[in-house]
Amino acid sequence: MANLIEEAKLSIDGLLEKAYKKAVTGGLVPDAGFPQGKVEIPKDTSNGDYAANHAMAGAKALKLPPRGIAEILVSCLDLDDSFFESVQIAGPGFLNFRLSEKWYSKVLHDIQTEGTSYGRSDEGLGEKVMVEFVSANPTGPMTIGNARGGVLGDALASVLERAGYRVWREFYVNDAGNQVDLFGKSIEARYLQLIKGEDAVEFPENGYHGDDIRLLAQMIFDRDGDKYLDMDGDERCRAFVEFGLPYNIELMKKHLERYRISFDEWFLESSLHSSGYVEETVKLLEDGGYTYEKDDALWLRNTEFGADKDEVLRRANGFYTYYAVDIAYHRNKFIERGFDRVIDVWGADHHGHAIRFSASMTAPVLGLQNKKLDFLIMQMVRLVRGSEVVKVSKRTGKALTLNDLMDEIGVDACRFFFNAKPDTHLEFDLDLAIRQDSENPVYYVQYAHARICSLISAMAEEGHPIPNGGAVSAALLNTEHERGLIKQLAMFTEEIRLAARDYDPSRINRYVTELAARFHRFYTSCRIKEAEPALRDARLILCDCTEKVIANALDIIGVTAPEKM
RNA sequence: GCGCCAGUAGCUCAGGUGGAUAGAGCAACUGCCUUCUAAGCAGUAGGUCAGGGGUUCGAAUCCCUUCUGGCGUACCA
Repeated sequence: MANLIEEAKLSIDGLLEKAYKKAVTGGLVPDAGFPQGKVEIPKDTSNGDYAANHAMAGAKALKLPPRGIAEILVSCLDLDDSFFESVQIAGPGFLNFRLSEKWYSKVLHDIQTEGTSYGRSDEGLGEKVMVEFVSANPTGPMTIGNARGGVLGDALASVLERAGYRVWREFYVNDAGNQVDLFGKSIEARYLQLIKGEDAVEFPENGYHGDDIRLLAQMIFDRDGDKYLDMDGDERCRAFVEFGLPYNIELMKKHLERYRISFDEWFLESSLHSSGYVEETVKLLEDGGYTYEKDDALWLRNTEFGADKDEVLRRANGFYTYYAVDIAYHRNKFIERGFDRVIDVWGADHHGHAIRFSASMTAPVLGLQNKKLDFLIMQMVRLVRGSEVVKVSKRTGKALTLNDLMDEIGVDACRFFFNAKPDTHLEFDLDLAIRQDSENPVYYVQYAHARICSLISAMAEEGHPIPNGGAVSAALLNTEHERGLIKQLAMFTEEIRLAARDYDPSRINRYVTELAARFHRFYTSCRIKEAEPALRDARLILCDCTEKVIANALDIIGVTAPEKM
């Protein structure tokens, strides 16, 4: 449960405050209050591992030049038994601290003793949070957009879990509404075309053109022949939906399982209708006086909550809109199921809705005053082939499916690649993807892991297993590469904390890539086999720690850590 | 028009909520395997941080503005 990066940072503040008090007592500086400085990790650590700017921050209040303050503080500083071995003044007055052996040893010790739970923290205080993601329409196969949302939501959930939240993964199934009707009509058209011929039956204007629809029609025909031919249109569509929807949902489950995502719940939209929950929620808004009727439809006064326009809750034909259902669904998440926080992972094509929708959710009658509704809006995936942009649309049926993608580049590469920073557009080059072998950074990381595993087993065969028990000491691990590697290992807990705080699990990708890089550097410059026994053992422990953290980090983002490559 | 996201090396992207000389990977060029996995390491080259103002000791980062791209602004979800 240790975050040594933060601990060391905090301890600098404490050390400096002590030094300041000593300086005041000694009459070296006026007592103008301990300056509020910041401690940070500099980009270039050749001058120190941590830099504090207290001397600069206090210049005004103390009426002394920054460097002068720095010199006084340093003269009063006591580093005995601290995490630091030295401090230096640099530039305009930075105080540069260098980490001590005590700190490095503690990092290795923590990893060894905490094992797979290393990296966890209680930051989240057990808050109950739902991450709703993918939630693709069950009217067709999942696309590369879902590939992005899938890994983002899943990795975000993992990161939150490790940061001390109680996490629930949910898939919202849109098994009701207009799109489902259209789905039924599309199957119907294909079915009738099978019997009467392509040209004899008109295809619905906004219907689903994908081959998967033809396949469903064919399956129905193979099973039941032309028994639906003379059936009433509505009844026929209902029968086709009853066949097609469960089929598609099962397929999505299968493909997502392959993508290594498992949901705690697949929540059916239809359940909100059948239980009367939508009706009840809309009634609540009506009774609260937030609605009005216009053109036979029921409208929500959304501008009253700061939104830029009002929304239709119930259409003129009596059906509830997705908007009303969404309000009911989220009320259900918070009120009926008691989540403290809900994070919806949505594509950028829904961001307008996200803004208006969060406005609606502030309606007092919903009772969500102490609840947190957050959105992780991910930008679109742009599909290109070489320099040509490939237009994707589910409706025209030309989308590249998630499953095809997994066939082509593999699950590991897929998950790693799509775990990119959410708020930037992701350009996905098909030509590149197909030949994404050694060029993909995922192999770079996996290779580091495999390298360690084979090294450790080779050493064990020679009678040098990883030493266990006894105090772990980093005293002998004093080269630049060894210390750089240990520092990166120490960063893990902090990285998870930041990824959880910022809803940006792609930090883990960058973290683990850097960790692998530091291991490769260490591996190249530090021999293990020929080292003196004490040094060899220390390095073996370092390898073991690295292996554990790489595997742990890859597990967060759902990538395998192979022992051989 | 209004709103959201973005614009950093030839390409794909980092840049910890204002810090020291703006960084990786790929592509290009040069080295390193009779020694623990070369899917690796070391090095060279590559920049008006889209443009222009402003805030201050200090700006890729914060504010204003212009330009460019994506998305949104349905009685679809």
